[in-house]
Amino acid sequence: MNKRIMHLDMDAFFASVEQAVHPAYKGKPLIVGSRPGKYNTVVAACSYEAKACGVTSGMSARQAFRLCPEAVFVPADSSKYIYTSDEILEMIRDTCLRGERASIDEFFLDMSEDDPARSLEAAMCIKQKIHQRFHITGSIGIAPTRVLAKMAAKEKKPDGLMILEEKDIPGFLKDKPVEKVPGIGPALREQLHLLSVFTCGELGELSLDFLTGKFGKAGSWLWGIRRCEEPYEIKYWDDPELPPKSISHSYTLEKEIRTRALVEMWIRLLSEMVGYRLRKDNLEAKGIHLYIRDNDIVLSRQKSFYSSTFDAGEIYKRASLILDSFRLPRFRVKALGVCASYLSPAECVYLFEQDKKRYGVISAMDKINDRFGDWSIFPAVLTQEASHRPIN
DNA sequence: TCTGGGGTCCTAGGACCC
DNA sequence: TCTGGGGTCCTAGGACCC
Repeated sequence: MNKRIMHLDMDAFFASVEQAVHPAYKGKPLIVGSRPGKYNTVVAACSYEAKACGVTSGMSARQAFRLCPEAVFVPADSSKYIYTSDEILEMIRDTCLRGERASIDEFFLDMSEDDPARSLEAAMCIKQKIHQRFHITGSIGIAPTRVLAKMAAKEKKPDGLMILEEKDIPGFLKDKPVEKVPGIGPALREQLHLLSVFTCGELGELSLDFLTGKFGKAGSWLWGIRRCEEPYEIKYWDDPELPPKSISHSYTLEKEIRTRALVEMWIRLLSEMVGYRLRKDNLEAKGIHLYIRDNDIVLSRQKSFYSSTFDAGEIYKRASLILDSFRLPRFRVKALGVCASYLSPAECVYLFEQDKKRYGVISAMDKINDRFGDWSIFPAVLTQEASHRPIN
């Protein structure tokens, strides 16, 4: 039996929340930037008034202002969006037993147990409740798979509702460009175009053997789109959330830095941020990944170590070892990032007495930062960076 | 004038062991 | 001393998502 999956996709989420909180922005083109400052940033979200000028998310803010000079700019304020997302989750989780939050502004609900009429009623009820509570809108798609439900929700944005019955699917997909399928990005699109496959209708004509021969695992996924085959079960709301697989922080600098000392200080700062997040989540990491970019090249290397750690000083030491292994002839760094991977629950095993003392200091610093705000206290080595540290 | 930040998953190739 | 095959782990890097 086919499933019935509902996808709730909030419309221009960050921008809509800002417009709801600041009514003065309503009806105006609004750009939410990924970080403060109009430049050297990209559009995290924009209102439908800005979209009308051609602004899209992911675009550089500079380009957005060329297209829409009158737009209002606000930096993203993630706490507001997380709060709203959490509240929406609470509102919808009674609708059915199985459901998942797919991202901050997207939810999947498995409505297979309900008949179509009840699913429609539930969808309308969810839209209405969200609008009443937050004065923002979401679009809903209902279809036999997640990918089709997502496409259905996109189809009628904003404030839309679309139900795709199995009989409607060939017609819905027939002329749809392949890149409209979530999961088909620029690389897959290009490869499909080389095979003269431009629409989902054309894609649906290809055999499973042909597609797996060309694309491997991705081939069987492509084949399953039109056939409503998706080897995935929506989890129960109450299933425990999976721990993250990696925690990273990266930063693009306003100006290139050209000395090893400065590069190291930035790595130290990013290591502090990663360590703090690890400790907050009660995790420790065995793998450290460092990446560095100048205007021409990206260097990226990952290494796994014998022991796990959540100590920023240790993360920094390990990242520095990787930096050494790059054997850079010169330092010209425009962006850099530190990532912790191979995560496991923190065990806090102290081999030496000085480790115990050190972890006591770290824990005290975390408590101060928790209470008085992030970065109320930080290692002295970072004083130079603290004045222009990245703000999330 | 390009291109921020935080993630996940997949694949390919090399090293190593049996 | 040379050779084959299979399995697993690690690392680099690509692709994609919001």
